Amino acid sequence: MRPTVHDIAASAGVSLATVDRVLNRRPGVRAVTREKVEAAIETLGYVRDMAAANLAKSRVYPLVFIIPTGDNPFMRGLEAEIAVAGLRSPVDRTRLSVLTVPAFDSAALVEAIDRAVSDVPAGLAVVAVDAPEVAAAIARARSAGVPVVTLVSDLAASGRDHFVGIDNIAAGRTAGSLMGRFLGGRPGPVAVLAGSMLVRDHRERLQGFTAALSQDFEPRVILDVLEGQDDPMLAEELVAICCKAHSDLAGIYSLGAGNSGLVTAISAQGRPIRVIAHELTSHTRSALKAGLIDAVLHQDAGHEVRSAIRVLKAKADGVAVIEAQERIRIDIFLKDNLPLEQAGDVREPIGRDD
Amino acid sequence: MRPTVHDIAASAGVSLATVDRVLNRRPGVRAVTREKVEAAIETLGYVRDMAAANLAKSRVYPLVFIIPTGDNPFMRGLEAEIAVAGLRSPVDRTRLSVLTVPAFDSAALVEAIDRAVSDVPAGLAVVAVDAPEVAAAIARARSAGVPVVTLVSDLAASGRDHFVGIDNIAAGRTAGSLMGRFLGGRPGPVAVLAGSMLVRDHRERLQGFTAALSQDFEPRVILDVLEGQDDPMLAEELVAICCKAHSDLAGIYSLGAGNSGLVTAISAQGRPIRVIAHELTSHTRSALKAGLIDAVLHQDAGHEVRSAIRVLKAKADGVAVIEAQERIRIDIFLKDNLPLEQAGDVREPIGRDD
DNA sequence: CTGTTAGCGCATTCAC
DNA sequence: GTGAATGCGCTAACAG
Repeated sequence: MRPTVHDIAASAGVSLATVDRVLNRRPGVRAVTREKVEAAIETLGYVRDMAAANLAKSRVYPLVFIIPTGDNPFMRGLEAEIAVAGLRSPVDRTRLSVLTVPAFDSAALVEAIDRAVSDVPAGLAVVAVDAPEVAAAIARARSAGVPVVTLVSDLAASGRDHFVGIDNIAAGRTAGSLMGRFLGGRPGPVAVLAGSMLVRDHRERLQGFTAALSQDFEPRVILDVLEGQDDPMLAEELVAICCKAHSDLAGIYSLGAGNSGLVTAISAQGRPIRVIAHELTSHTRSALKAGLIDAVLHQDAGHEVRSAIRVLKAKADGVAVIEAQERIRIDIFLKDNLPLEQAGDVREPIGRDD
Repeated sequence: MRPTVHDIAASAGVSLATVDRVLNRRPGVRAVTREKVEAAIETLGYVRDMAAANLAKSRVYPLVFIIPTGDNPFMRGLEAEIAVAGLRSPVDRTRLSVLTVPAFDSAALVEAIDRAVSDVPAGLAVVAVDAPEVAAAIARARSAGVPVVTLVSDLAASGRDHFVGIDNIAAGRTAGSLMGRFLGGRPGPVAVLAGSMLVRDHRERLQGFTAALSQDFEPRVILDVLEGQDDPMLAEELVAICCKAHSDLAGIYSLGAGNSGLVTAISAQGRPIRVIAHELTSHTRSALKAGLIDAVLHQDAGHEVRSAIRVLKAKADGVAVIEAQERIRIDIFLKDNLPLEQAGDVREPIGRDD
C-alpha cells in the first residue's frame, strides 16, 4: 500500500494540516517541523495522489490556445482538434479556450498573450511568431506563473516550458532524402515552394532539405525559393511560371500550405514531376492517390493538441511528463499507407498519437 | 458544475446507495426505481467521475502481458517498455505482470492464457499466435469477464476487444511502394526475407508488399520467400545464397527479425542492393546510417504498451477509448529522420542476435 | 428492496 | 505555528 498523508503525519508526529502545508510549500511551518516532515516523506517514499488532490480541490485547468486566424487548413484543423479535445474537458478537468490572432502579426500575438495571462489560466499554448517581443511576452507569462508551451512553431529564446511540434530540420532532411531517391539518376533542377521565409519552421525545413539533397546525392540545382504566402492562387501562379521557365524541372518540394494551387499547376503539366508536400489535407490526400504528389510529410494536429494539454497540466502540477509520449512524429504518407478518412474529420483528416 | 450522484439521487427521489446500484448494474433495485434513476441520469447528463470512483474503491488494475520468449529484439524491447510502464504503476493504479511463452507455440500460449485468467486480472494483452485453439482461449477469457487485447499480431477471429498494433498490410504496401520508387528503372529481382509464413503479420506484410510492387511499377520478379525463422545466422546464410544465385539482385525486403544477419550478408556484397527492413534496433539503425539499409518501417513498442494499458483500463471500466489516440502508426525511418537514441531503446547483446 | 454511514487521499476552513 | 474537522464524488458495508 502506498503511504498516505496520514502515514507521514504519524511518522513525523504532526497533524495532517502541517503535512499539507509542507507538501504545498505554504508558510506557517517552523523550519524544524518542516524538516521532520520532509524526512518522513523521504523515508516513506511518499508520492502524492494527484487524483485525490484534484478531487479535494475541485481542480480545473483553464487552458488557453492562441493560434492564427485565416484559412490555413492546418491551423483550422488544429482548431477543430481543440474543439474535439474540449469534448473531453469534463473528464479531464480542463476548460479550453481559443484565441485567434492574425498570422505573422507579433504585436497582435503579444497583446493576446498578455490578455490571456491576465486571467491567470493554468497554461498557455501558443503558435509562436519568431520575434523578440513575443519571446518577451512569453517570458512575462512564465514569470507570472503561467506555464507556456509553443505549438507547431517554436521560439526557444522565450524560455517556454516545452515545444509541441515536429523537428522541422529533420522533416526537411527527410524530404530532401526522399526527393533524392525518388529522382534517382534523373537530371533537372528542383523547386521549393514555401509560405514565407519569415517563418521559422519554413526556414528550417528548407535548410534541412537543401542539406540532405546536396549532401547525399549527385549535384542538383535547387532553384530560388518560391514564396507563395500559403495562398493557393499565388502558389499556382508561381509554380506555373516556374514550370514554363524550366522545361526540365524534376521535382518540387512544397514545405508550406497552399497546396491546392500547387496541385492545379502540376496537374496541368504533361510531364512527370516528383512532388513532396507537407500536411495531409483533403487536397494533398487526393493528389497523393492520383499520383500527382509522391509523398506527404505530416504532423498530427490531434496529437499536438492532446500533447499540449497533457504537458500543460503536468507543468501546472509540477510533475514530470513522459518524454517519449510527447515527441511529435514526422509522419510520412505515400498513397499506400494513408490512414482511413474518419467520420469525425472536419476537412483535415487523420489523428492518431500516443 | 457537473452533476453528481447527490444530484441524481435528489432528482430521482432515492438514496445514494440506490443510485450507485443502478450505476454499477448491481441487483437489488426494482425495475421502476431503476428507470427513475436512469431517467434522472439521462436528463441531468450525468457522467461518473472515474477518479473519484477509483479513489473510493482503491481500485487497482492487475494487467497481464503474454509475450514470446527468445531473443527477438523487438519482443525484448516490448518487455523493456512494459517494465518502463510499470514504473508508473503507482500513479495509474495498475499492476503489470509479464508471462513469457515459447514463440509460435500455441499450446503453451493457451496454457498461459488460461493460467492468467484464473487470477481474474483486469485485463490481458496477448501477442497472438494464429491458431484456433488460441482464439478459443481468448474467447474463454472474455466470457470469464476479462478484457483482452491482441498485441502486435492480431487474431480477429478470437473476438478480442481490441488490437494494438500496426496495419501490417499497409506496412507491406508501403515497403513495396518505397522499394519500387527507390529502384526506379533499375532491373533485377527482389528478395523477401521473413521469419515464418506461419505468422499472420508476416503473411500480411508480404501480401501488401507484393501487391504494391506489382501493381504500381514495371513488372519485377519477386523471388520465393526466404524463411529465416527470425534467426540472424540462418538469415545471413539464406541471403548470402540468394545473392550468389542472383547476381542481378536489386532489392531485399526484410519483413521480420534477424536483421543483423541480413546486414552482415549484404555488407559482404560489393554491389548496391536496396534494402527495406522492419523495426528500428541498434543494428538496423547503424545499417541505416551506413547506407546499407535504405529505409526502416517501425512500430513504437512504447506506444503499444501504453496503448494496451489505456485500452484495457477503459474496457475494464466499460468506457470508450479515444480511437485516434490508440491507432498505432507505421513509422518510416530514413537516415535523415532517425530519433535520438534514448536510454530505454532496444539494445541487443553483440553478435548473436538481431 | 432501499437508506445511512463511514471512509478513499487530500485540501481547506477555522479554532487553539 | 499547529491541529481538528469537514468535504470533494463515489463506493461499500451494514441496517432497516
